[in-house]
Amino acid sequence: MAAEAVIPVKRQSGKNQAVTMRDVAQASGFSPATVSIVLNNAPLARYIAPTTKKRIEEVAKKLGYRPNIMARFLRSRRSHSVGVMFFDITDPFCTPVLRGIENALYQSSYVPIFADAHNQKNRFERYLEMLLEHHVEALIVVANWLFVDIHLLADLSKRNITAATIGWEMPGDSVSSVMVDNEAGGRLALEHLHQLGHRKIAFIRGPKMLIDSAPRWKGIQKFAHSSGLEIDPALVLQLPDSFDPNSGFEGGYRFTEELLQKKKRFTALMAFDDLTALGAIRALTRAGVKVPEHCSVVGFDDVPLSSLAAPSLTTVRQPLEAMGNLAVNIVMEGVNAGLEKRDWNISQHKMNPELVIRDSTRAAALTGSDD
Amino acid sequence: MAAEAVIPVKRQSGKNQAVTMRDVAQASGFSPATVSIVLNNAPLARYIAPTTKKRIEEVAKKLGYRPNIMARFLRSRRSHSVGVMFFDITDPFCTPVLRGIENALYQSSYVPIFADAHNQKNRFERYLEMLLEHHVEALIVVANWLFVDIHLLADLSKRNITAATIGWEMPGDSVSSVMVDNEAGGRLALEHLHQLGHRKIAFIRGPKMLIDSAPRWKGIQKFAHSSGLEIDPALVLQLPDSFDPNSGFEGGYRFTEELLQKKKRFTALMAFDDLTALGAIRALTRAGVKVPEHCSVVGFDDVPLSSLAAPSLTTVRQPLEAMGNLAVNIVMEGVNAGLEKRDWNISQHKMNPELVIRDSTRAAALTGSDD
DNA sequence: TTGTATGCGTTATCAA
DNA sequence: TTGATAACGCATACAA
Repeated sequence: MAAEAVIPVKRQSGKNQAVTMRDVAQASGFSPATVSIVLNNAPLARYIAPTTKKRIEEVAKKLGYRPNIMARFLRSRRSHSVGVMFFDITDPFCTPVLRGIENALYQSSYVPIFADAHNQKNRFERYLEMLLEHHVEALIVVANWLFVDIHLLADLSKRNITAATIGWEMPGDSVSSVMVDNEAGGRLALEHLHQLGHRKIAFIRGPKMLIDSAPRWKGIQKFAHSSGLEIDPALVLQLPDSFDPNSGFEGGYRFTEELLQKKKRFTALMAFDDLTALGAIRALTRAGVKVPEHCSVVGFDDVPLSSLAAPSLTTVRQPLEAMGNLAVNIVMEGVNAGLEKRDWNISQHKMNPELVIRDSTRAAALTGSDD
Repeated sequence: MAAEAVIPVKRQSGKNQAVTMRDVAQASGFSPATVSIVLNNAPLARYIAPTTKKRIEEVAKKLGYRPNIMARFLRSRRSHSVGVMFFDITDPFCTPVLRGIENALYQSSYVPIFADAHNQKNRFERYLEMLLEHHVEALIVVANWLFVDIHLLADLSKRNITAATIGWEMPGDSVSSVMVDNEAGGRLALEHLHQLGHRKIAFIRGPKMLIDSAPRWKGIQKFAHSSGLEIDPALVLQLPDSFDPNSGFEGGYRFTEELLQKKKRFTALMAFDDLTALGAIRALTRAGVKVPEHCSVVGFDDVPLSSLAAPSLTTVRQPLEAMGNLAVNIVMEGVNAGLEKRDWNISQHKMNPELVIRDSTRAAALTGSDD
């Protein structure tokens, strides 16, 4: 595998001669100080003659001057970069979040430094080190479970680095966070099944390790209680803890097989997340139970592949891109506050989920009518 | 949608007091120069007394000294960062590549600066600008089509920045590249169908815009020719050019509908890539044609969702992670060569694809036996 | 074997 | 309205 044909081609070499501010100063006939003031549009730029400004800007453009962020940092302490740490980019959950973060950062001319912890604590810490060395102005952590000690925090706030987490919140209230309202989401999903007339519903709960699991289940229980729906404990399973974000598929598959073996009838299945749901659908299909004809299935997250699945998946959407966006806004607020020596507020956000109805659910009245 | 509950919490403030090399010097009783030499293990470190070394290292660790990459850059011209530019991270193709790049970079203690062009030329150029401002030591571009002018190159090599592309190669031979051997891949897929006994095969070719399309088709034609397989032009369609990486699904769906309307029988369908294949499968299923019972379908790429699809997809795997890895090795070689003022070779690599047989294909002899 | 001095490209303070 | 100069943190040539 991956043997390869190499076609060596030609040689390279060259000189690295970036044009500096001094070059612009010399070429324009002004001093570096003036050039700096003009090009940064500093407060003092108010007092610079318009003709001077114009001249300097022209020369800068003609020479192709680019500010040297590194040198600038030495004085201004601004790196124009933000650390973006994923616990595992392999999780399909992450891509839209990354897109949201990247896009928001781009608007502010900030650059994301990408880090992926591969779910390993030591890798997380090493990356944290590297990000600090690169003097990121802020840190965004995308995770859905916890291995991070509180003390890492101390390090961050000591260095005045604003942080925000997505998909997970620090115990206590020491770091800003953005999460979906899991309880509302759980409720939404069950409500949908209930409205479709389903009464015998199986559940595959999330692993204890994940912070999402408990509130989602709480939303389910609350709705069940308020609507008089009975949850049969024999139809409730809980996924084991695992570090592999794609293990949900496998888990959904196995647990659904298990549910089927119990010979307890259910007309709908609510999975912890989309991958679990997909695994469940495969198990059902293999067992000759058609989705949604014989059994409805609902997921959670609305990861990109959910709309592509067969059947396409009814699910509870997390506004992933918007969450990435919001996290950036939060840390940028912190950055700006720091710059202006203001205090600012840490905040914990719960975004509203949204039910997306697709092909994997249908009315209970129709269930079984096809066979 | 996305209305939200905000829970403001408490306030923050703090002082940013990083410990510098001078601090270490003072605390250890040596000069900054000695400290620098020891901590960087510079050539002169050979002459430093072991006790001195030990003392300095201890103090550095105790104080939590972290080198300031920015300041270091000013002298050494090394930023320890690499620009990683994606044309569209939304393409499922990209995630494993990113993982491969990140992992290789991590081994070398380099940090990836992430950029996503959203398929827009101006965004690409703006990001290029930003990456240059951040003085990345190298650039990796992940793309499968071209909107980049050759002159951007000039800018890079003028600044002595090594570059490599993944999934696409510059016209001419001015930049290193890593691609899959598309021709071999096309051949592999068709060979598989042929071995299964399929003779009436439909094809959905890739858009002209994509560099992969032509060689894949060439591989198909060559195999067909050498094996005596006849390709019915009425069963060959070509996807239109599009900037949306996920449009393949839609295209696969529509074109398969079209193929079905022709009432020309085919027992297998070969799609340009996995997304196209998934779209095709949906169309077939909707039309009552079961996959693989009535029709086999094969894709290309082996993106992460292909194994999760229903049925799981037989496809030609690109070693995406390995490709990311290799690209890093290539640019690192360039970086090191630059450092040592050696010349180095630009190289163009073709990785071997691999057939992954899953549930969407089966022997033609069995085709149709289920209904 | 270790220390001093200098400069990398910017920005900010002060002076002119 | 603009210019000279110092300082940011580090690495190196040279001196000791």
